[in-house]
This record gives sequence, structure tokens and C-alpha cells, in this order.
Amino acid sequence: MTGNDIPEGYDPKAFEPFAVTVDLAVFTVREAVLHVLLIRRGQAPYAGAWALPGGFVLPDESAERAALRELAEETGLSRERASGLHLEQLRTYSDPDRDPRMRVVSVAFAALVPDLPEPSGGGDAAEAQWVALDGSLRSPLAFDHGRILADARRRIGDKLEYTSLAMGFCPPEFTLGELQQVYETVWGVALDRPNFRRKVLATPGFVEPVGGAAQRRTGGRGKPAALYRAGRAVVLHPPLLRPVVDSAGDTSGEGA
Amino acid sequence: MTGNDIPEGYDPKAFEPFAVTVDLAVFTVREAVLHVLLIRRGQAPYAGAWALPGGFVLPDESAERAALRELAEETGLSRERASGLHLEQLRTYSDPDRDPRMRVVSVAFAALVPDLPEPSGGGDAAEAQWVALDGSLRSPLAFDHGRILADARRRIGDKLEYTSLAMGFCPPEFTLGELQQVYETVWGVALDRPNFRRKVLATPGFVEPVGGAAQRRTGGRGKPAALYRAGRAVVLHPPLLRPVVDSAGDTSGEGA
DNA sequence: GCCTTTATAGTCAACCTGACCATTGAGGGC
DNA sequence: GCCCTCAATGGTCAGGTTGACTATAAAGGC
Repeated sequence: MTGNDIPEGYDPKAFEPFAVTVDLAVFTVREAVLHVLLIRRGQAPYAGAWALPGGFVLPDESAERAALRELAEETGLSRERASGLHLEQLRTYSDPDRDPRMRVVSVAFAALVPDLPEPSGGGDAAEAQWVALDGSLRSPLAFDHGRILADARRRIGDKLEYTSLAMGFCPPEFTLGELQQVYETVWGVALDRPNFRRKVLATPGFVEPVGGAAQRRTGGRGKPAALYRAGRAVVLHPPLLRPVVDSAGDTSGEGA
Repeated sequence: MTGNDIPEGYDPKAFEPFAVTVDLAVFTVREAVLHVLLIRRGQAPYAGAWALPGGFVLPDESAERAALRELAEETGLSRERASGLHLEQLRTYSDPDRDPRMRVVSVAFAALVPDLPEPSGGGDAAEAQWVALDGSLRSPLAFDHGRILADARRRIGDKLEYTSLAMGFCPPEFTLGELQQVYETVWGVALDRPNFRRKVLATPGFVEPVGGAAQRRTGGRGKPAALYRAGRAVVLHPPLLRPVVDSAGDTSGEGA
């Protein structure tokens, strides 16, 4: 804030008090399908509908801290483990009537987790479930969560192009095949394997080969693949652009 | 929000009421220098310091609407004219102690305006001034506005690469030289003119030549330049990447 | 062993980029 | 009017990158 609209130490009557919450779009890639963590609502409004996990921002925490807390709760991970995950603010949703009960402003976050062995939450948040985003989800989400989810998904897809975000879906050590799988899943396109490999290896700081003689073979069927770790680069120069979808005769781009 | 933390229609004791404000980073390019609209604070805290314009979100409006209202007030433009400007949400700042007086959560926006003939506001917000971002601004901004401004500036620079954002700084009809000036000013680098021209004209939907026989000559010294209008494209494919700064031996990227 | 599968190496043409050089068409000075 | 300067515009060219493809290597299944 700043406004010179309100003179001294804020007259409490001069503004409406809002409830501030965080909503999380937590993604993972599982068996080549993008999944998001959703909870089934128990009570009205939108009883029975899927919703994004979230909760109130507490008096002494920032939205980022609240999001991290919720992420740990919802995934069943410890605070330390959760803080290693990729978590970024998406945007804030503030339509006056987005919640029928009262005025709620929500700061939305997007989070990426590797495919965890554990189903999801182990204790409190037993409601949380991974839901596949392959078109099988028919019912609309509660509140404006459908829009938030769509925005989050678009953002993730965009950021794969020019950041090392994709490795947020991967375990600490991974093969280039796994990394490529992430790109193909999120973008919904097939990529040429030799070209993907060349591009990734040619981008400085993107990945670095794991030392030792560690190769992966156990489960895999084909030739064992070399393991890589995330490099130091956060932004990719040059970016790894997704193939042009070229949706028939429309030379323009889409929404901002 | 969504949390199943709070049972029925929200117990008012269960959450802290926050004040919600918007803060605006309004940019323009003036004489090849990036400028931002700032106000001088009259009262404590931070009396005498520069601050971003902004104000409270009113009970019946969204943050976007509040930002548009403030933008119109601060620039002295009508609501209609202001709504033609580029205005986008940046992110939300919510540190518990970002405002010493009380808990204020602020949704920050970035706005772009062409170089207006009018100095800035004509009526109420006579305090607002365009301040050059050429390093001459010494004193730190009030609150966390210095950080907001830095974030906004970085975002603008980044989005110039892959969107048609730059034209938000240009009048409805402009020359390619003017457009290039925007890029050079925001990025702080010199670009090769023929190459810039080739790239812009080769990107579908970026710009379209203005009809008629309108050319610009009056003020200019050299050969008159052709006029262009913004094309339909919002995102650029492929992007117009800025030259690699290559800050000595650091192959990695910088912060997210 | 032979087949299937996946990783990895390499090739080649089309395209794009950055660095330049050349020409055009105004205005200014005299 | 003549020459000079300035900025716009039109080309060229080598090097790098991309996309499409072919070939080889190294596992596991049978």
C-alpha cells in the first residue's frame, strides 16, 4: 500500500477488512500424466466438489509461509522436505463474489513435486488426492479454482520453456529420458529424443552428469541411461521452445 | 480460499482481517530513459520518501478494478483511456511487517503508458511525478516499494522478449525506430537496426503497416520512417531474445 | 541367440542470427 | 541549388541452431 488517501495510522473504518487465504495448485507427473492435488469438499458451498487445497494466512506469516505450511500439511512431507520443493506465487484472485460467504482474497501458488512413493497426505489431510489432468475430470472445481488451476497449468507450461522448472518434477538424480517425459507430459506433445538430448546438453548449467559409475538399468528395458543432476542455471539461455502448435490459420498468439 | 480448516460460513475469530491494497509501478519511456510514476509521501512513516502510487481495495471491487481506478486517478486519464493501457498483476506482497502501522497485504501491478504530453496528474494527485530510472534516484523507496519496483522492472524486461508488451509504451502509430528505442531503453543495450527491423517484420502478427500514404517526416532529421500499428499477436513466436549480457564466466542464469 | 527396447552418436538441409555494407530520401548550411 | 549529415531501409554472408532422420550400442525377455 501507500495511498495518501488514508491520513494517519489508518482509520479502521476507512477500509474493508478482508480474509486472506492461499490456494495451492500442486502438480506432479505420474505415469506420463500430469496430476494435481485436490481435496473433496465436505460442506457447502460446493459440497462434494473438488477444490484446491489451501487455507487462511495466519496473523504472523506471509502468504509464502502459509503456502509452504499448507504444502507440507497437504503432501504429508516435513517442513524441511517441503521447502525443497518448487513453490511459486501465481497471482491473486480477488473478485468480490468469488466466495459466496464473505469477502476472501486468495493468493494462489503453484507447486511441483516429484512422483512421491507416498500416495499423498498420511495424517490430517487424508482427503487430498492426486487427480489426473487427462480430461477425465468432468465436474467443475469449487469457487474459481477451475480458473486458478488453468492459469497454473499454463504458467507451468510456459516456464518450462525458459527455466529449469522441469526438474522440479524429477528426483535428485534422473535420466534425460525422464526429463523429456516431463516436457512431453506437461506440453502434451512428443519430442524427438536425440534433439532433446542435444539441446539439453548444449544449454550451459542446465544439467550436469552425475559422477561415479552410476547408471540406471534395474527396471528399464533398454540400454541403461546416464544419470544427471540439476545444474546451477535457473533460467535457460537460449530457451527450450515448445513446438509450434499451429492451430490452423491463426498467426497470432493467444491471451497474455 | 477453500480450506476445510474453517467449518461453516467462516467464524470471524478464526482468521485475522487484513487490509488489502494495490500498489502500481507505472512506467513510461521518455527521451530514451525509463521513468516510473512516484509520489512523495507527506506523513509518517517514510515521510518525504518516494513511494509507488496505490490505495485500498474497496469493498465491492477486485484488485484489478482498484488498480485501474488508481491508474486513472494518478495519471489524470479518464477511466476509458486508462483502460486502454497495459495493466497487469505482478504479484502480492504480504510480509507481516511490511507496513509498521498494521497488517497490509498489497497486490502489486505494473502498468505501461506512452509518453504522455501531460506531465502526469492534472487534479487530485498533483503529487505524482515521473522519476527517471537512470541511477539518479538515490533515496530508497518507502515500505517494500523498492523491491516491488525492481520486480516490476525485471518482469517488464523479461516480457518484452516474448510478448508484444513493448507497444504499450508506444502511441497507436509508431515507427520501428521508436519501437526499437523502447527495447533499447528497457534492456539498456544497443540493438542493430537492420536486424531488429528484420526480426520484427518477420514475426507474424507483431506489427502491421499503417495504410494510406502516412509517413513521418516533420521533426525527424533523416529519411522519413514508415508507420506501423500493433498487430494481433500478444505472444511472440519465436521470441525476440535480448543479447546475452555474458557477465564474465558465469554460465548459469540468475534468480527465478 | 534373436528380438525388442531405449540410449546415444551422427548427418544434413533449412532457418535464424549477428555483423556488416550499400542505398535512399529528408533536412541543414552555405 | 549543391553538398553533407542523418536515419531508414535493403542486402549479403558466415556461423550457429533446429528439425528430420539414420545408425549404432547395450540391456532384458524369451
